[in-house]
Formats: sequence, structure tokens, C-alpha cells
Amino acid sequence: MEVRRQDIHNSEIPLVCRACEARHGGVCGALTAEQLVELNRHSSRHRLETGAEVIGQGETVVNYSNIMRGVVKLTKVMADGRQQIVGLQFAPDFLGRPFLEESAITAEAATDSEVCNFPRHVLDRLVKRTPELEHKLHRQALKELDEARDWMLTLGRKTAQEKVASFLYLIATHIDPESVDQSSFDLPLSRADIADFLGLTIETVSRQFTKLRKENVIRIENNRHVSVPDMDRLMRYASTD
Amino acid sequence: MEVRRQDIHNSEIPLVCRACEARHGGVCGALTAEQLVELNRHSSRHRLETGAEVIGQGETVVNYSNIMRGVVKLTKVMADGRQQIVGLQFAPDFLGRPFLEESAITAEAATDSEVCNFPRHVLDRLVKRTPELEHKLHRQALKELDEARDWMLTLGRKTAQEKVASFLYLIATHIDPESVDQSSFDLPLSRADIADFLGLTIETVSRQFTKLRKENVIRIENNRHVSVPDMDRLMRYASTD
DNA sequence: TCCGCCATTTGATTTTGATCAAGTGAAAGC
DNA sequence: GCTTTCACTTGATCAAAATCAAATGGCGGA
Repeated sequence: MEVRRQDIHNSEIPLVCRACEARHGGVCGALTAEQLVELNRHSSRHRLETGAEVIGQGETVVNYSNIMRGVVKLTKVMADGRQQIVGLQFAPDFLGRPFLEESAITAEAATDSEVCNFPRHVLDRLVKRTPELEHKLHRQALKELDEARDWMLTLGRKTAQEKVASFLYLIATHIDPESVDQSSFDLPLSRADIADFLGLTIETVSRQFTKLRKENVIRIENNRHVSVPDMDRLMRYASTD
Repeated sequence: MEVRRQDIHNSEIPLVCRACEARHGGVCGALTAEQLVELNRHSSRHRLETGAEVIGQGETVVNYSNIMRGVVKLTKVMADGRQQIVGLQFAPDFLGRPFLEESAITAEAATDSEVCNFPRHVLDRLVKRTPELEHKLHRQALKELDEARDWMLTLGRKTAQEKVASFLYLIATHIDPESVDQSSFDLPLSRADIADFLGLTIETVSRQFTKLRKENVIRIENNRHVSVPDMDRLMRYASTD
């Protein structure tokens, strides 16, 4: 029976993996016990403090990661310093760009985080032998592509107010997908990061926060904690369907 | 010998496929002669006039396509009509979003085009059995993701002038990758489309064209034909590295 | 406790690009 | 051949967001 076989296999799964919250959510779910053992031999967990860089734009990719806890921001920087956040990744997302030597983006912990690293060549080898693993990575890439395109609409066509509301809505729906109540959360980004995500300045972001607060769309405590009394209303402010 | 075996296989490849320009560039390159025969049984080529819709936002996906000729634009529309082009696809790109029932975007011929359609379920079945095919689609998704993120920087952080220069540079480098001389080409998009791609109005796009023309960065004939005397100079105007 | 720092907010002014409105010019139809 | 149409350009004005500048307020360290 399927359940029985899984139980047997479970007993061979590395302890760290069995205790791992991303065991099924990340890429690891596609692997057999045997493969997990191999991957585990080379993988290592790391804590990242806010601001810690996972990889820099233009650097050689040596590791892929699973995000175990926290939020990682993906940014692009122009020569003159202008900056754009092109993606936010939440646990238990896979982090990395397969099949590319050099990273086109910087990945940096937006909050205190924890990641599980595996060497690029080990996972690459595993991908070649495990169609199910490539399938998982493929799905992850498509998810990120959908998200990127959604955000292009926000960047290109929304007003400052709609952008800020869109951001709040995004965080509310991503930060803790488990929790029933998405209406109260801590922002994982500073005002400067939010500005870089929305293509605005920090002043404009701040003013829009104030406006949304005065119109009772949100409440703010300590700058970072937000409550949303009516999520549908926030959604309307975001002009998101 | 590898070459020999391929020759033998070639003789079994459907005629239409053997004559097909996208035979190796699209997804078909991952398939055996046998698989090509099967796919070919259900596939059909279509001409698309400018403006013809391949699929609409919210519609059920019934076909995937290879673009044989022309340029296809991917757009998102808001409830109030605001519109954003979130991607341009050039021959011989694969067109479609695997693993999703409903399309999140509209795909529409930007120029007179030609596509090769195959039913979704046939390709889906083929993907399950052919890791090499999924690998190709995976790579295509990652390429599109890279492009989307590059464009997010353009949308979020560049000025109108930089945006228009970035667009011209993109077209110059994509429209005809074969040609040695990329310095002269026809624009595949109208001013309105360009505006929707750049998150600007047509008036602003037009003014920036005029400015670039007056500064001798480009020359324009008949509104649609552009020559670039110095590609590096255009690149600098685009603030692209 | 007080100081200094840093993130954030708020205010005044400027700038960029949007909007509104009129032209221009080339191709299609009568 | 003339008109109509449509895409595009150009001009004048407006508004949204950027910029410049100054508060505010919480927090950690002396």
C-alpha cells in the first residue's frame, strides 16, 4: 500500500529533512529518500540577518537555496544606483536560477531569515536524473513569471495609491498563507524597500500610507504593523480583480 | 554513429516539420521523429493578421503554439481599460502557459504572423513522457522570467526617454537575430502599443521619438522604419548595461 | 536619563509626464 | 481627384509624483 511504502521510506529520510518545514513545499518533495540523503550530505542551513546578501548581481552562482523562514527580495541595480525590486520570495520557495552561470539579480534577506543551501552542481546533477524535480522547478519558474507579469501591470499602469494598496494586499495574502486571519501582519520591508518595489520614492510611499490610514483602509502601529479591517476594500483600492 | 542515426530519423519526420523554420528553435527540437508524427497529426498552421487574438485573458487554454513568423504581444487589461504589455514573443518562441486551465493574459498578433498550433492535451501528454521536452519549456519559462524582470526595472525606474530608447534597443536586438546589421528595422508595434509596453501615453512616446531623432540617435522613415547610426549610443540613452 | 541616530513623516516647490486640444500627413474609399 | 480616416505629431495646460528641506519619533548606547 502506498502509505505503508512511504512510512518505510520515511525511516530512511535524513533527520534534518524530516523535521524540515519545507520538506514538501520546496523542491525536496520531488526526491526519494535516497536522493534526499545525497542532497543532504552537501546541504547546510544558514541564518541570514536582515540585509544579508545571498548572491550579488553578476556573481557566479554556487548555491541554490530553499527559503525556510523569512522573506528574500530580488533586486536589480542600475549603474547610477537606481534600484528595483523584481521579486519577493517567501518560505518555502526555491531560490535560484537554474542553468545560468552568472546571477542577473541580487538576492538579499528582507527580514531575518533562514535558508537551506545546496551546491549548484549537486542539484544540477539531480535535476538531470529526476524529471519530477525539473517539473517542480518548472512550476516554480512559471509561478514567478506569473507574479512578475502581474507586477508589471502594477508598475506600468497603476497610480501611487493603487501601487501601495497592491503591495499591502500582496503581503497580506503571502506572508502567512496558513493563518485564517490575513488582516493583521508585520511588513517585511522598510519604506525604502517598498519604494524600490513599487517604483516610487519613500516620500510618496509614506504619503500614501498616511492617506490610506486617514481613510480607514488600514491601521498602522509602530510603522511596521498593519491591520486591514476590510480586505475587499483594500483590494478595491488596489484595483486588483 | 549519432549523425547517422539522426539521418535515419529525419527520413521519418513529417514533411511540414522538415520544412519548418522552428523545427529546432521551438519545442519540437526535443521530440523524436515518432513524437513529431504524433504531434503533427493534431497540429495546424495558421496565419494571423495584425490584431488577431490568439487567446484572451480569462479564457480556457485549448492550444499551445509555436510562433513561426511575426511578433506576438502579451497584454494584461484592467477593469477600467488600462492596459499593459507584459511580454513580446518573437519567432520561433513557444507560446503558452503550461499547467494552467485559464489564461491570465491576452495574446495577440502585433504584426502579421504565422503560428503552429497544437492542442493542449496532446502536448501535455507528450510533456509527461518526455523530460527533454519539459526541459525545453522550462528553459523558455526562465528566459521569459529574465526578460520580465529586466523590463520591471525599465518600468519602475527609467525615465520616458530611457524607456523609449530601451524599447528601440530591445527591438533592434530581437527582431532579426540572424541579420548582422541590426541598425535598421521596422517597428513591430504602433505608438499605442509602444505606450502600453512602456507604461506611457502615446503623446509622450511620440515626443521622445522626436527628441531622439533631433539628437541624431535614430532616424525615422514612414513612422515605422528606424535606423540607428550608433548602437552603443542608443544603449547609453537606454541606460542599459 | 539624555543624546544621537536612523527611519519615517510632513511640508514647500519643482519637474515630468498626463491630459486636453489642434494640427499634419499618408493611405483608403468614393 | 478629392475627401475621409487613422495614426501620429505638436502645442498648451494640468496634475501627480519627485525633489529638496525640515520636523518627528522611537530606540540603543553612553
